[in-house]
Parts: sequence; structure tokens; C-alpha cells
Amino acid sequence: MSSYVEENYLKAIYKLTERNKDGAYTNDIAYELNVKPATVTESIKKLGEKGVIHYEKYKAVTLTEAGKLIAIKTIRKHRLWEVFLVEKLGFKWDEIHPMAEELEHINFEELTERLANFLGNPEFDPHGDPIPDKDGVFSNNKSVKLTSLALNTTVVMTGIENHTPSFLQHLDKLGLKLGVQVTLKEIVDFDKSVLVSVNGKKGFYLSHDIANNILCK
Amino acid sequence: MSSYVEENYLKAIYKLTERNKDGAYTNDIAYELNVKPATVTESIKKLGEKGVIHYEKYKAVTLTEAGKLIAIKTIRKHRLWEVFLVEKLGFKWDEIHPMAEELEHINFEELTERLANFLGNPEFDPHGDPIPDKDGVFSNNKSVKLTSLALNTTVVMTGIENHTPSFLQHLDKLGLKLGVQVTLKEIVDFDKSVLVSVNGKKGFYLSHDIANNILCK
DNA sequence: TATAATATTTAGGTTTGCCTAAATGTATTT
DNA sequence: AAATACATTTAGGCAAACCTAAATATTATA
Repeated sequence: MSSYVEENYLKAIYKLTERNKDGAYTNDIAYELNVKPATVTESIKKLGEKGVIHYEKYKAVTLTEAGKLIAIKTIRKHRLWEVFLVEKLGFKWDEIHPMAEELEHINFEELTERLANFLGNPEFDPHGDPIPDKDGVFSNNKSVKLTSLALNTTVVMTGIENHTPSFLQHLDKLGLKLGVQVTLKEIVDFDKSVLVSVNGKKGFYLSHDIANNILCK
Repeated sequence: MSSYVEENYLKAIYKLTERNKDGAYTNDIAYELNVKPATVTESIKKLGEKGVIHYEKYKAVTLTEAGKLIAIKTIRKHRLWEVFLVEKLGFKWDEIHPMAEELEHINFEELTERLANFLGNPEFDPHGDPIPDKDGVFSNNKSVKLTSLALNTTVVMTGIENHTPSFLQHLDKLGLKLGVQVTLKEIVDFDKSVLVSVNGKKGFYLSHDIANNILCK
């Protein structure tokens, strides 16, 4: 199995396992990777034989330590390239994902580490997601959802939980970028939408769906 | 055919056609790409159908305009990444080829052009090879071989015609890098080796083979 | 020009990563 | 607990990109 394909499977399984500790299901992996479930069955069987995942027929799969490390290293590469694309090449945060999706599969450890160094060993990518170190260790940074705050709390926006271009572009329009100060002014009982004030300016309403995808600290 | 494979075939054909205007031969393409001639036959048939090369049974193949453009754009990407690896990440000129060989296949025009801009739109890569512009045009820069100079000529080293790490490392050891002043002091009749002085310092001998791979202006 | 040497192509195979359709297993609901 | 719904796997296929061995063209040489 090419490292390109393998890394994508492991990344998908990693992501799904974060959401559901039992492991990743065939159908969900198929959805993540835009392939059919039958293809996934075939692939995860091979990945199991290779020792990067735990595979048992009809069970959710989980990553072995080896598999987890590959997944995390792929995430590291992805996020470092995203920093490069934004900080050095001036791309916007909603434009970079497809490019990073390719660049993450360039496997030269020396390249990755020199890139990290060139970028100042960033700890977060342009979306606020943490960048694991070269041994695969994440700094534990406990952000919470904007929807979980108590009224009249002021926090700093640190991340997001949805990376679609349309969501990112909408945040731009609202002036909601990483680092801004957000104060929760009101929680509307009817639909759980929230009134927020950004950097002390006049407030505006955010739907619960939007607020729920914003992380802060 | 994946763009990865296609670009490598077109690049190989481009290179071979530079050497031999008749076109590229099956065997030579196979050697360049480390595949068997039978595989090349199969592939060039497909590339012919696709319209990127002119293919006729038993004849040397040449690039169509479309194919030539793809080849040159691949070369552009390769050389821009090489500049990045040396200028920004601090790699040495003998280390970068394998990485650039992968990075060249990342196809996002906006990425390439922003990268070029970030690097200051360089005209030459770290080996002195010209970087075509985004429309595939090379600036014509007529360097000549060190072996073609008349005695006592002083020139600037501008490029090389061999990119193997061992050759590059040897040049490093001799202090022969792009931009140095080289004076041709002697041509040994016996073996055509040459005595050169670099930046006005004490001279040393270079075999004809080495001198013949050094370009200057 | 016939023969030998070399280059190219054809024929038939393999592996990888995908597919559809059918079969089978697991989970949920009545 | 049986029936139904849903998830997963199996079986059989396909295209891409590689391979080896054999056949056929071309080119060079005697």
C-alpha cells in the first residue's frame, strides 16, 4: 500500500477514533475517504496485516502505536505546511487545506524538521489546531466551546471545530479570527443563539451552530 | 495515467530531446525512469493518445506543444522548490534533488506562483540551471563549458552539467561554487586536464571530465 | 544483401486500489 | 424470538503501471 494511501487511511481512523473511542467503522472511514465500504474492508485488512491497525472482522478498527505515530506525523506535516502557506505565502485560512493535503505526504524527516524550524516551531496551525512535536506529542491545550461559557465571560478565540471554506469565510466576514477577545453577552433561550461582542465592539448574534464550532480559552 | 507518472515521462522525454533533437528512444526513457522498455512502450502509446507526445511505432518520440508545456512547468516547480530548500531551509545543493523530485508534482498554480514570488522570482536554481517563467519561457543565458575556454581566460562559474551528489560534494571540497571567478591557466596536452585558479588563489588541476561538467560565462 | 546485433513491441502476468452486486453478519424493533 | 434494517464482508471485475519472455522491426556489419 502506497504511503499516500496508507497515511490517508490512518489519518481518517485517527480522526474517527478521536470522536468515538471504540474505534472507526468501515462506513465512516469510507465516507471520510470518499471510497466505498467494500474498498475499506479490503484496505483495513491489509493495514491490519501490516501492523498499523487492530483489525477484527465486523469490529471497529483502532490504531496500533505504530499506526498512531504515522497518523500524528502526517497531521504534523499537514499543519506545518498550513502555517507555511499562510505565514510565508500569504494564503488565507480557507484556501490552504487542499494544498496541505498533498504536501503532508512528502516524507523527508529532515525537510519536515527544517520546515518546522524555519517557521519558528509553531505550536498551532492557522486554524488554531495544535501541531504535535516530532515525537508525536501534543501540547495539552484545553480550549472550550463558545457555547459552554457562562454569561458575561470574556475569552480569547483559540480555534474552530469546522474547517469548511464557507464557515471560515463567514468568520472572516464577522471579524472572528484567532486571538480576538469575545464576550458572551446573552444566550437566547428560544434557539440557543448567542450575543457576542468582539474586542469590546458592538455585539452581534451567532447561531448556536456557529458558536458551537468556535473554541476559546 | 496519474499526473505524477505523466510528468515524469514528459520530463524524461524533454531531457532526452534536448540531447538528441530526433526525439527520445524507448530504451533511453526506460533507463531515465528506471522501468523496463516494455513498460515505456505501453506508456508512450497512452501519452500519444492523450496528445502530449508524438508517437509512431518504432520511432523516437517528441513532445507536442501541450506536452512540452507540462514538462517545462514541472521543471519550473522542481527548480523553485530547490531554491526554497537551499535559500530558506538551508539544505546543501547535493541534498535537494530527491525532495524536489516529489515536490515538483504538487500541482496548484497559485502555490507555485506565490512560492516563486516569495523566493524573489529567481532565474536560476542552486545548480545554476535556469528557471522558466510561468508561461514556460526560459531566459536565454548562454554559458559555455570550462573546457571550451581559451588559455588565460577569466570567467564566472555559472552552472554544472552533472548533478550527482558525489560531483557536487567534490566541487564543494575544491571551493568551486556558483559565482566564483575561474581562470584557465593551463591545458595539459597529455590528458586534457586543466589548471585553474579560483578567485585569484593558487591553482589546481581538474580532470577533463570534471572541467567538462562546469559551465561558465 | 544476407546475417547478426540491437531496439521495440506484443502477449500474458502481477499488484494496488478502486468498483458493483450479492451474501452474510450484527443490531434494532415489533 | 422473529423480522427487518443496517453494516460489513466476499466475490468477481477493472484500469494503471509495472514485470518477463517471446516475437518482430530496424540498423549495422560482414
